[in-house]
Amino acid sequence: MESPYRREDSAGYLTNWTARLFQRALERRLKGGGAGSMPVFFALLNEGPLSQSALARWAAVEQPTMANTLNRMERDGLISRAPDPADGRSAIVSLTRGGRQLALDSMKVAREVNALGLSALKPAERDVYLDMIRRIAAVLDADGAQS
Amino acid sequence: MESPYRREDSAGYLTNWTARLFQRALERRLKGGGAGSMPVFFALLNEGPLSQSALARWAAVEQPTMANTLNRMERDGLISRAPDPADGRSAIVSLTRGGRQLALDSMKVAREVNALGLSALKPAERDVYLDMIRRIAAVLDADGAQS
DNA sequence: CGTGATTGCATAGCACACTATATATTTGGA
DNA sequence: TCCAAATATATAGTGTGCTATGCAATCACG
Repeated sequence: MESPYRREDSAGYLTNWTARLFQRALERRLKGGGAGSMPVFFALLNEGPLSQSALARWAAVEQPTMANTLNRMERDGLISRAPDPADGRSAIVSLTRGGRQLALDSMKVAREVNALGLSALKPAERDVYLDMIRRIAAVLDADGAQS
Repeated sequence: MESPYRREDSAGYLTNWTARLFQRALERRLKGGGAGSMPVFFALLNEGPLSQSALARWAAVEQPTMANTLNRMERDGLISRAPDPADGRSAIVSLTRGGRQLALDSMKVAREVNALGLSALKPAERDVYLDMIRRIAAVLDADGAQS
């Protein structure tokens, strides 16, 4: 019935706002690198050296976004790129020694920030939240995929 | 214990990813303006003309972010700025005729996208999701405020 | 009444995300 | 074998968000 639309009732607005609050809370606590480096840290710690396209898929960002992020991380001495001997188009991305240390520190910080956010929920609710948001993401992702 | 940290278990990552999916779904459907214009549309439709600082508070973004958004919207003919006769520092922002029409259209689109995202949840779950994410936002907002 | 603090806005510079496009290498099939 | 399609990366341009900083107008109070 055409109620005045309130942003506090909009799932999209609330999700965006909360994502920005998560990012700000993270960046206040990070010593170096920004929030965009985190998926790269996770991927390289878990999987070892990867190509740029694999990292983009892992982080669910577009390829130019990942190229840009890796440029910043290379500039800051966190990662290095080596040509792939098996494929002349591809480069293999590795953490430097300093990058690896920062990655380990950043994982701790990320866990703290996630715990802080989820402290708003009762323990039993936390998995419910994660499950719900995963399902929402799946629906929106499918909407974008069938283009 | 040190389980390999998985991004799919990170509340911050999932919230950020879902926010990006909401934004992309919105922008695929919008005729003009971007997602950043939406809170301005909401505020001006609901409250009438407002100052830039009031709009920034309404949208929960910083003042330079709102200045930038309003510059784009002014460039695109969606809003106009008039000097506030009661305060020489302030400008009053209004929707143009075309901006008002686009705002009304955009609200419809926003409702559709919110409904699409929430279609992943059972009807009874939807308010639970909104309630949870509001509580998470409140905790993270308080963390940033006591700086 | 005047001056220091506050408030409103602008600008500069950066991070992170997107689309569109170009280039180079590899792969697959006629 | 050779050429078209697919793949990996780079570049250009834009939107949305942040912090830091500066300036002008207003306010508050001694």
